[in-house]
Amino acid sequence: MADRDAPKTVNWGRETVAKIERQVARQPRGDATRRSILDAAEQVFADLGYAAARLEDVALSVGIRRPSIVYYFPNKQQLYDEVESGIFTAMHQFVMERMQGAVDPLDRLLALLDAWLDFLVARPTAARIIQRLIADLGPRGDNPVKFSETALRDIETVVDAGVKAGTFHPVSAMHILNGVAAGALFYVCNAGQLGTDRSYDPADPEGLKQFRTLLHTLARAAVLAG
Amino acid sequence: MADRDAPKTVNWGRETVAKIERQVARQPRGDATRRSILDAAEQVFADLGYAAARLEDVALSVGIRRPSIVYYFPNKQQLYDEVESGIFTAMHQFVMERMQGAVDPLDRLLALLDAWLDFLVARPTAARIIQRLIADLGPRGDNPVKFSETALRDIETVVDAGVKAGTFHPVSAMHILNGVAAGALFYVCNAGQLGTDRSYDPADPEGLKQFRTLLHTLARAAVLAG
DNA sequence: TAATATCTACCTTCACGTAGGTAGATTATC
DNA sequence: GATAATCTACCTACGTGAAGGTAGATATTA
Repeated sequence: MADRDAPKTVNWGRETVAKIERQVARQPRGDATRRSILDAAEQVFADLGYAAARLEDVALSVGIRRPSIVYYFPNKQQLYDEVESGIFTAMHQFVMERMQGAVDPLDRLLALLDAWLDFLVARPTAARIIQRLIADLGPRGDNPVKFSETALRDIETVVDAGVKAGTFHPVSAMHILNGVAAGALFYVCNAGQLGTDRSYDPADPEGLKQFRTLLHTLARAAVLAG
Repeated sequence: MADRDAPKTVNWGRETVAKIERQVARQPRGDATRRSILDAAEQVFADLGYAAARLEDVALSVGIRRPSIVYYFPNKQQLYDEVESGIFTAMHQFVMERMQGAVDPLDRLLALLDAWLDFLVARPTAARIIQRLIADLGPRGDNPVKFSETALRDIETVVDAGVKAGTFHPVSAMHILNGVAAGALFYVCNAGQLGTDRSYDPADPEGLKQFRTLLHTLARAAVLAG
């Protein structure tokens, strides 16, 4: 037992060091593969969820063998964590860019909602991963960053400012998140859920425009009325 | 090979017949166990999702051994299917009861939303299972009934009637589902998602009342305005 | 020729499904 | 109303396959 654990620990140590070094100075070819793995993984995790997702599928989709994934990501959990945090940061950054320039609280809120909607429509895999995330009880693995927390912070800065300025009726950011922002997620996730006759393409300009208008109406009603 | 398959088939045949008979006239003790298994399974499936859920956990929670579950449910999938369809029918029935008496389209819509909210608050495991369901692409297993389809039908009867009567602005039931009804689900699922400081109890009367008011406001805005 | 990148082959674990057994309750038979 | 036959509601033990992880060999590129 002990003589089998010992070399393992040493190997792990070496491997970890090697990987950390690689993260600092990586070669272009490997970098592209790494990105491909992340993209493929996002698709698979979105389709099946963490537990049902198989690394085999990810590898197949990239066009490599499964153990090659381990070369870039020590294990399934860390691959998932990186997919997830990649989504968070991309979404947050996208929101920040979209809110640039808007100063009026309502304009800022609508810009925020538009940004979410557009982001999720353009990246439906992200929508489904977030959807699953919200069904979970706590954070997955050792990744302490939760989506709703990040999202709530973004919305809070906007809503609280509006309330403080007197433009908005006193309303909690949490309620806006649950009542209004949730709609953007559902709009994307539900697209294929209805029977084939009722299915719709969330990216279809006409439908998207309609739903955006509704979201705006809801947002206005939420912050301007009681 | 053949001499081993033959008795197996016969045994399966007998067992299947016995199970069908049992469904007609089941013993009280077994009935209680069956219910316990369904309840425990709903909890586990809600917490972990289908793939990560282990029958071992379900059995442990009931206080029996895993193979005893197979005595009542032929396999994991069918156990899940029964949990899921149980939720659908209970929710649908609850909605129908709550809408009894209401005749005005808006009253009926608000009663529907209230019913959803109350049902999900009282049964958060159902909320999380539905939440996961919506993240999936198609239906799970061979169960062709999808939640969103059932839910949409309920909402369609109400919304379409209101539109036809001229009480409602022309609006698609799907948009009401995505924009407004989604809020009830999020309200329940998001309760434990925010940091410990921001977590809330969805069943807390004060918070629930506030959120219900918001939902009503949103519903009104959606169907009365554009 | 050294590092980077990818492979083949193997090990281990884990969870489902299946076979077969048994104590106690229930029903049939004398 | 005793006893034999059967059924119910569990159990233990095992087989099996799938998936993740690991070791070490091999190809590629600078």
